[in-house]
Amino acid sequence: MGITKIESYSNQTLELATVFKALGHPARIAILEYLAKEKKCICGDIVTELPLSQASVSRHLQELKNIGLIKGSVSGTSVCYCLDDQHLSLIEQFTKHLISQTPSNCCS
Amino acid sequence: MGITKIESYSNQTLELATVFKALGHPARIAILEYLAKEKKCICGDIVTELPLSQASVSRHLQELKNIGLIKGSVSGTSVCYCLDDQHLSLIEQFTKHLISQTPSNCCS
DNA sequence: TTGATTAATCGTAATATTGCGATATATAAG
DNA sequence: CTTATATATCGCAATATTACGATTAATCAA
Repeated sequence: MGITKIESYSNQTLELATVFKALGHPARIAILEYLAKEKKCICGDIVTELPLSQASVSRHLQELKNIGLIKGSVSGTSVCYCLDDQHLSLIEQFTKHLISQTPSNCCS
Repeated sequence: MGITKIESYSNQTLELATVFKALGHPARIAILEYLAKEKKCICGDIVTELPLSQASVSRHLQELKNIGLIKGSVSGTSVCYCLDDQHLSLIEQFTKHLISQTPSNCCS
């Protein structure tokens, strides 16, 4: 890459971009969809569910966790993951805002 | 990268990931925020607004346009861009769904 | 036609992401 | 202690993204 001038953007812009970026991979979307489907917290079943190695799944899980899209708690030898909506309302509000500001008869 | 097994994911998952990915960069978020702020369609002012070269801005604009987050129309020597909410409701629904499925007392 | 303006594209270099096997860590069972 | 199970991390290789200067293409004005 060149140099991303992070300091030039507002914190809100950076936070949004970070969360969106974390959502920008099909494996991570699939993980979130799976966690949404299984009401109870599921752990290593995700590895079985996805077409990826255990190592790769673990990396995706860590990424989602670091950003605050999922939570994980250890119980015995396994780890229980579930959704964490910490940043989701931010995204919902952002998209809502964009939709409300979209002109209907412009650049058509 | 290794090999992303695109064919293993559903079309919906892939579409979501693609749109999120396009939103996963502060420059592109800033572009969308700017277009939301300026009701009228603005063109190369975006270059002035962002801490990036004209070439880089153009690339970001193309990316947003390809995915359907903005529209652009040529008028004279300049190009007029504006928001296109084609995929935004998909994102809003997805995040809404995740929020509704997030357990409140899990992995805490 | 010539020159100015605007935006897209090319080519290249720097950096980030992704995936996997191998390994490390941690808990539980025997 | 030893073994089995579950998960995280390391190290590497392959690939993707990003940025920029330079160039191209297109339109407008004179």
